[in-house]
Amino acid sequence: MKKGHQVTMKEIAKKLGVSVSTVSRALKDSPELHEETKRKIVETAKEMNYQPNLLAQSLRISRTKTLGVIVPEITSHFFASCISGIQDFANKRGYNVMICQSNESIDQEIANIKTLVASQVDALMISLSRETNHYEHLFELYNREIPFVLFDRVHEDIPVSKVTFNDAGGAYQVTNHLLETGCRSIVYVSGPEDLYISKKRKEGYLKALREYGIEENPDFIKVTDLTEADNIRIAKEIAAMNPLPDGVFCMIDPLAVDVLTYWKSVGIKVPEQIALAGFTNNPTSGVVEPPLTTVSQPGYEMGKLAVSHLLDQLDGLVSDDPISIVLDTTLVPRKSSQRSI
Amino acid sequence: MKKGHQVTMKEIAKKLGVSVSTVSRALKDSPELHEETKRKIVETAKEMNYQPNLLAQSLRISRTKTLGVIVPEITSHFFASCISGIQDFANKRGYNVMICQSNESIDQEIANIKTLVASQVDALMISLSRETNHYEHLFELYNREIPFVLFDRVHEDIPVSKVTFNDAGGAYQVTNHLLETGCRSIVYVSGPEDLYISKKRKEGYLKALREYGIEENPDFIKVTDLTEADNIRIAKEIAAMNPLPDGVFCMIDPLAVDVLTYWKSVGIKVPEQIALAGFTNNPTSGVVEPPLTTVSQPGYEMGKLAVSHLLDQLDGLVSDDPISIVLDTTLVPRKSSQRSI
DNA sequence: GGTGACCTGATGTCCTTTTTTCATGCGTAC
DNA sequence: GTACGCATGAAAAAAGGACATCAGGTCACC
Repeated sequence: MKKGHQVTMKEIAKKLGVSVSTVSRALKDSPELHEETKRKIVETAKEMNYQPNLLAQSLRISRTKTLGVIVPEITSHFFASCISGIQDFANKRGYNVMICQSNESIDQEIANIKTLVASQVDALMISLSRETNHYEHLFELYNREIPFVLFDRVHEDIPVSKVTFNDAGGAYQVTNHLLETGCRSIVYVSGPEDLYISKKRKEGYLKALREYGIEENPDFIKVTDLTEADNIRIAKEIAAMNPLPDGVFCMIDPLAVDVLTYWKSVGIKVPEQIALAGFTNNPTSGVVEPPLTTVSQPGYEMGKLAVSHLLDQLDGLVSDDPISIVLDTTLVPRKSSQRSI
Repeated sequence: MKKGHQVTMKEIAKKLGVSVSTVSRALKDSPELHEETKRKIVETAKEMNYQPNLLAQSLRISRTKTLGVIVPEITSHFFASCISGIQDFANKRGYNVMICQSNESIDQEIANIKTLVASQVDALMISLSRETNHYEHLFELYNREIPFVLFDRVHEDIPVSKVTFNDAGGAYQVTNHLLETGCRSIVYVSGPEDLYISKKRKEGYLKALREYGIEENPDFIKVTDLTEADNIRIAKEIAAMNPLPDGVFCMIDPLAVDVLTYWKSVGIKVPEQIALAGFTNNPTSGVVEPPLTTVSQPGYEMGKLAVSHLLDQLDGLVSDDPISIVLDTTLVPRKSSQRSI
């Protein structure tokens, strides 16, 4: 399949018998050109459907006006929202966006970075994969002075700007909510422990317990790799606990939904026997039965803030010094935690 | 913020005191170069962390190895799946992907096309916005010989390859299923009537009715603009019908979920009073109460097929003649249509 | 000495944009 | 009337990076 030919300045110049530079000046509306010549050139350009070759332009000014975005997976509603926010606000400022997904693999993440850098993106926005437990590729990026920001799944030691949710705060909110509804033995189901959000949410969970004078119980902290099979394993494990805990806080909604679905299939009643809560407020969470108590994380907002800050830095509107933007979450209490005390 | 400097062939050449072409040949592992020189150059390149500038390369060969994708919205699980499939298989063949969303607006769609074309993407993959009811921008693309394919939301008159689901077939399956479970007065809730999928699914609905000897009843065809408010308006309208219909087929899952949610709030029982079915098999549909009967559309597969065919055309592996790829759907019967006859 | 093999350098191309240089014309001053 | 200077418009050149092609140079062997 051959690609349609693109009209270049050269052709316009040839057609009108002027030099390429004259054409350039005319299109740039330079004052040092005869009005008549200018008019004629602009007209011809339009006639020939001339579109400047952004590639050549970018090569010259060595800016592509393109951002690279790496997310663990696009099909996650949360990341899709982030991308949506990034898109909208990048476009508003004249930037395009190239999106890659790491599929939760660090190798893929590294490969993505390489590709995007080779494509000369002006900057990167990265949310780390689940697997990412070493950070050389990010430090290299930093050393090569390629601007980037981290969002949601960040690593704190890297001296770049980060946009995160107040994950500890959200987990505190939700644990506290469970405590207030009367729960006293609350299980925390964590994702992979290397994950930034796993750690932070655990912090919030423990803090809430401490404030209620409840001692940390290692048996009450479960870890899943977030695959459906492993989530169900945990659901079984909890169902087999004797006595049953009276509350379960799952690190993330899909995990909570898997657990809930399994429990329903074996007749465990939520919230009567166990109160359940998740995190993120996925669209699914509002429609399961019972609707899931969770914490809302506006992904669109996060994308918007992250990209806006990054572009501010690129355009020199704000200092290059790394900052940390922390977004607040909101508790969304629903039926899954509604216990009659 | 200044961008880190990229090592070029020039610098390698300068450092080693050879010419740029020698460096080029060494990196291309050309046989017409002294082994020792080659080794040294490759080594130095690696040392200096040389990365070829894809921009310059693209300018030269006038291929960017980048595809442009336009979807109505990224946050839709279905389109996210398509993108995921496109990504994975484009990457496999050495292509990058630039994604834009039209936000269901034709103006945005036109703007996206313009941006992507200016960025010199090698080809486009487009799923039309809800609003798109004229097609000049697509014909222009065609006339400019810029390769593109349409997927899911297509327009039949454009002579390019299209990848769709057997929408009529899926709607037939689901309507037929409702008929088999005993429904006789079945309402079809359609999206905007310009939409390709609205039309096709209506076709299937009518065909199934015809085969059961049931006459088409215009009162049984409702149209929503797919906003939540309008969906609820339809839900109310159906709830007010006297007698109630015994089955409702909603053109798309989120619509069905909106309807279901409203009905639950006013005490209409599904499936006892009305059997309900959707289309697409969103993740949400499996977890609502009752779980929603629907038709599964593998978006990942669609993305994969669409991008593979497009790249086959680009690479000259298959003819440029437009073809139509139609994917089959699978009925997913769930409780929402389970009536005791 | 001539021819071929082998290696390497220079040049041009892709396209746009910016800078420099050149040419023309007009006006003023000698 | 001629010469010089200045203003203006337009062409030429360069830069940006990769790479193909052509041309040149060196060595060895016949």
